[in-house]
Amino acid sequence: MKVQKEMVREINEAKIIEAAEIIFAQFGFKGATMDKISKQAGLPKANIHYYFKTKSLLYQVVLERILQEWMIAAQVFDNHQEPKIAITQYIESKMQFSRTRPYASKVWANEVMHGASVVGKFLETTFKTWLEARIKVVNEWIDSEKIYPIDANAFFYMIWSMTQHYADFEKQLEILNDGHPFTEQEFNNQTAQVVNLVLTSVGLGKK
Amino acid sequence: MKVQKEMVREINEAKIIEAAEIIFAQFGFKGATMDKISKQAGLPKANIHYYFKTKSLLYQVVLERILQEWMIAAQVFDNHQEPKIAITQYIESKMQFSRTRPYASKVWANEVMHGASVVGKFLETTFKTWLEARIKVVNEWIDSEKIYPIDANAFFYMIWSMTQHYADFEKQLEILNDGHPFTEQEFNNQTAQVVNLVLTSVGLGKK
DNA sequence: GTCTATACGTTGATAGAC
DNA sequence: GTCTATCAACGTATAGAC
Repeated sequence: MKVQKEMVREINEAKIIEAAEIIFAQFGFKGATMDKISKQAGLPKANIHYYFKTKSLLYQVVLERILQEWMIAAQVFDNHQEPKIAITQYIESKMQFSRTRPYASKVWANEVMHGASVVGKFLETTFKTWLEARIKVVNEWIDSEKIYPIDANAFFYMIWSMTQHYADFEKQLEILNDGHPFTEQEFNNQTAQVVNLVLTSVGLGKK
Repeated sequence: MKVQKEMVREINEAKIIEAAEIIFAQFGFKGATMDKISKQAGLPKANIHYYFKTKSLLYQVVLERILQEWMIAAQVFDNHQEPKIAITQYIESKMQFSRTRPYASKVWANEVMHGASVVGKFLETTFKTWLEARIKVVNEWIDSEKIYPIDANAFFYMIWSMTQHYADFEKQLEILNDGHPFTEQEFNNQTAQVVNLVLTSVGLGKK
């Protein structure tokens, strides 16, 4: 019996976290209400409070899940030594994240825009450490003249901004795309454009 | 006497709009309270309601001001026929906007991320028209082989995302920049990096 | 035009029956 | 573990004195 109860808990917590991510993404932290989240999750409001004591705590848990996924996507950068492959796969992985997890990206953007008071610590520690190591790699590519000399920090900022733009500004892109969201093909084309722009800019373009 | 009253109105409205922009940027629409705005403006809360009947109306006015400024910044693109100069100046102008008006950029990002329910109409009309005309210009550059063939839409999306990133993700960049905001010099360097990345990617790089 | 006091709605959180 | 009823806090908006 105990096992079954634990399973109920796991299932419900997962349901709630997923629902919360959607609502936080659409309305921001303040704009999201426990009532909206409960309806999105298909559970009574009181149950949300039963599983997550407070709204702030639920928000933190949602962010933690996003951080984990980000770190996993980040690992792709280390899969290959060859700059062209590493950069291509990293961009494609980030674009895929924007495509499949737009809500996660928006929650993140919201959190950072409003001061990063919850994820600030993570940025200062784990994230900064990750970035510094990758910057070393990029600088080695520059030293061995595999790519053009660039500011490695700016290089990453630009990849992040371009790829996340497709999630965070989804609605704007949809409107400019004659009112309909990108098809799979259109999105793949946009991905190719980002890859091409970045590769060309560091001297790894096609011809 | 009537003139003086009108001046009082103008001055106070300006004060309130400016304050509201800051608060909306920092807390989002829901998170912003009339109380916070009034304190930021240095006026009693009731006066905010006297000048702007509702919070929604104030929000709309704040967004309208931002739209106006955007269109002005957009004009820079038409100042020169030569692609290298036009692109460079457009990027620099957008970066300057991010630098001097980060709150405006954040309010915009927030609005679009949460569904663009207020600025949607503007995007569908004025903005889309502006973009289509500029895309024609870029495609002419491609046809006359002045720049590499690229997807003109994606080209603009990338410029917007990279430049706005410096406003919207200010806090993240600050943390990664050893905890302090970009100095004037550092920001100018980032601007140069963006310009260089874009120019190089379309075949207008230095050498 | 300014400001205090307040009405009214919404929302986060809990109590307590099942 | 589920759910209804309810409370307390907060926030928008207004009334009405100055």
